Amino acid sequence: MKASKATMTDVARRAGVSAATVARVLYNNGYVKEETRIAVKSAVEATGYRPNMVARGLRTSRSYTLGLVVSESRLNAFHPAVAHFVQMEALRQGYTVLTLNNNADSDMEAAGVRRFLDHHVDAVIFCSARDPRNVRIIAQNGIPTVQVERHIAHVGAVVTVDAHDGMREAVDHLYGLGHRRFAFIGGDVDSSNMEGNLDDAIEAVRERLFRENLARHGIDVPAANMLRAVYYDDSKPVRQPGYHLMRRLLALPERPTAVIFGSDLLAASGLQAISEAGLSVPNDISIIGYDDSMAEILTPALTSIAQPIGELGRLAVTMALAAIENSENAEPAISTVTRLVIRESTATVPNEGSE
Amino acid sequence: MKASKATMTDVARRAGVSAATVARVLYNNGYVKEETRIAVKSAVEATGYRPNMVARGLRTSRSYTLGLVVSESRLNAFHPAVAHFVQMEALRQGYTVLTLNNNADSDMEAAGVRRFLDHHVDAVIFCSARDPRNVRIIAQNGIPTVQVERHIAHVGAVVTVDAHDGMREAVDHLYGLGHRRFAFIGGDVDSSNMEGNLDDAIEAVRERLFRENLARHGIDVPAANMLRAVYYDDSKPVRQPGYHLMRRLLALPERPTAVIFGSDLLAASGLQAISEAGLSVPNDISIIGYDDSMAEILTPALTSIAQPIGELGRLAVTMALAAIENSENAEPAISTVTRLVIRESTATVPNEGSE
DNA sequence: CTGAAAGCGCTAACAC
DNA sequence: GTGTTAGCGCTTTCAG
Repeated sequence: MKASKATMTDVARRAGVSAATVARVLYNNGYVKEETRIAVKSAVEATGYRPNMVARGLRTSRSYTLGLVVSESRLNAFHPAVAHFVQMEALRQGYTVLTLNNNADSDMEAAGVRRFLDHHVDAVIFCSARDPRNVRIIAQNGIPTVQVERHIAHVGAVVTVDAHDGMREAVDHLYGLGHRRFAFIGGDVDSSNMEGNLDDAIEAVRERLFRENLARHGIDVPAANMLRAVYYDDSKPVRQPGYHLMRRLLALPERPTAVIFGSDLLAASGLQAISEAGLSVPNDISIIGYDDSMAEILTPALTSIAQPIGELGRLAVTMALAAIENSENAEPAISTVTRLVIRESTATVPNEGSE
Repeated sequence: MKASKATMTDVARRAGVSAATVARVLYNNGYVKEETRIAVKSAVEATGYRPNMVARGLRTSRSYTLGLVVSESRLNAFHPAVAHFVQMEALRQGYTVLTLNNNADSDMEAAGVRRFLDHHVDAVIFCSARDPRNVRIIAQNGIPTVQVERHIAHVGAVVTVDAHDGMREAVDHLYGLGHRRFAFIGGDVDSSNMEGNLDDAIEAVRERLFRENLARHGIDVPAANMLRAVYYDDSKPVRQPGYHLMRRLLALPERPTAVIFGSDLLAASGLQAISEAGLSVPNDISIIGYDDSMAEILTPALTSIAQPIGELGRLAVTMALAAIENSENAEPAISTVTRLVIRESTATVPNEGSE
C-alpha cells in the first residue's frame, strides 16, 4: 500500500512528454501548449506526484528549509511560542523548519548550528542565540541570519522589540494606582556572550526605561530595588530564577509595593516568594510580568507587558526569506512594539499604616 | 570570508586521491593504507570539509532528518519539553529534527506532514498527532512512525506511559493525608480523532485508575466529581481549560477536599478558580497536577504525577532509528512509568466542621 | 513549443 | 588498496 514514490520521469512518461516539460508546467516556466499542460496536470494527479525536495535541493542549492535556534524552551514559554509562529509562517511560505533548543548550552548550540550547515538550510533564525560565535559561523558560510528579540551578534538581520510603549504604560498604570515604592527584577546581562555595548542588551534597556519612566514622575529608585536574575547557571536553566531576589526585596526595610519583572517566568517564581511570606498579590503588592507568555494561567492572572509574539515569528520568517532572495542587499532591521495587558496582579497601593 | 564550500572532490584532489577513497576513510569502509588515510584526514582538516547531507540524501535515500509533530506547544509546557529531548537525542545520534506544532489543527498537521514527506524525512515522531489519518499517511509511504504518550492511530511504534504507579501513589498520598472526598478533572476523549477503543485513550485510563485506586480504599466517587475538560475548541486551544470545571466542583454541596487534574495546565487554571472563590491550596483543598511540566513554577508549587519527559523524548528517537535500520521488523511498543512528585499543593484534610 | 544532455555532491559496485 | 563509473531526481541551458 505504499503510496506512489512517483518520480518526475514517471509523470513525464505517463503524459508522453519529457521531464523538462513536466518541470515547465509545474513551475510555469516557458511556454507549454495548453494541450500538453493538461496532459501533464492529469498525469501529476494520477500518480500523486510530489517533488523530491532533496533532489531539488541538490540541483538548485536551495533546500527550502530554515534553521531555528531557540533557547531554554522548557520553563520559559516565550520561546516555544515564537517557534510556533515561525513554523506556521514557514509552512505557509513553502518552507520547513529545522528546530533546535540550545538549552542555554553553547556547545550544544554549536553542534546544532554545524548540523544546520550540513543540511544546507537556506537561513537561520535565532530566537536568542547563546553564543555570538554561532551566529557568525552561519554568516561566514554566506547564509542569512535573523536574530529575534535579543541580538547578541552584530551580523545579519534583526527583529527587535521596542520596549518603550509597554514600559511607559506599565509604570503609568502602577503610578496611577498610587504606587510610589517600586522595584525591578530583570534578567542578568551576560557580558561574556554579548558583542558590543552592554547597555544595548535588552535587559539593560528595560532597566533604563523603568528608571526613566519613574523619573518622569519624580521617583528615584534605590539601587537595592534594582535586581538582576540569572537565568542560566553553569549552562543549566535556573528553575525558579526570581524566587530569591523577590525574597530579598521583601526583606527590605521599605518594602516596595510594586514590582515589574523581566519575564513572566521571573514573575511566576517571584509569586512563590510573595506567597511564602504570607503576602498576597495584588492586595499587599502589585506585580507585572513581561512577555505575556504564561501570564494568563498564573494565579492571579498576571498583568504583563506583552511582546508581539506572533508578529515576531512571522517577521523573522519574512526577513529570512527576503534575505534568501537577494542576499547582497543590505541587512535590515525591523522593530515591533510592546503593550501592557492588564489583568489581576495589579491594584491600588495598600494603606500605608497597615504594615 | 565565506568559509569553504569544499566538496569531497576538492578534498580528494588536495590529498591526491579519488573521491571514493575520501569516502572510505570518512566512513571507515574497506581498507585504506595508513599513509593515505593520514593524507586524507589532513586534507579534510585543511579544507574544513563537511559532508553535504543533501547530496548524500539523494544518493542514499536517507535524509538524516526526523519529522516531529507536537501539539499545542504554547500554553502546555509538556510538548515543548518532549520536543527538547527529541532534538537533543537526535543531535547526538547524527540526526536533525524538522519540527511542527500542529496547534490542534488537523489541516495544519496534514500540510506539515505532507511537507515532511516532500523532504524525505527518515521517520516521524508524533507527540500527539491530532488526526490519525496524518499518521497513516506517513506509514503508507513506508516511513516509520513513533507515537509518544498518546497513540491515536494503530500503526507503527509507540512509546506509552504506564499511569499505574503515579496514580496509585497520588491516591495513597491524599488518602494518607486524611482526604475522603475526591474529584478528578481530566481531559476530554476526542472520539472523532481516535481509532479503536475509546476506553484505551489515556484520558480514560487515568480516570479509571483514579476510580480503581480509590475503590481500593473503599471510596466511591460520585459522577458529579468526575469531569472532563476540553483542551481544544474549534481547533483552537482553550486558554483556561480547567477553570470552569473547578468552579463547578466548588459549587457542589459536598465540596471535594482533594482534586487530581489530568495535566499541570488544567491544575493551573483550576487554581485560578479556587483562589477566586477565596479558598486556599493546600489549606482548604489539596490538588495534584499531571505531567510535572510546569508544576514547580506555580504557586503553590504543585504536587504532580510526573511523566518521564526526558525518557519519552529519548526513547522516541531510539525507536525511530531502530525502525529506520530494519523497517521490516515488527512494530514495537515500549512503556515508561510515572511517579508522584510531592510539593506544596497537598496537605492534611481541613477540619470537617470548619466550613 | 519541446526534448536531449549535463551535472549538483555523493556512494556503491566493479575494475585493476 | 585505490580509481573509475554510474546514477539518485531534479533543473537548466541549448538545440531544434
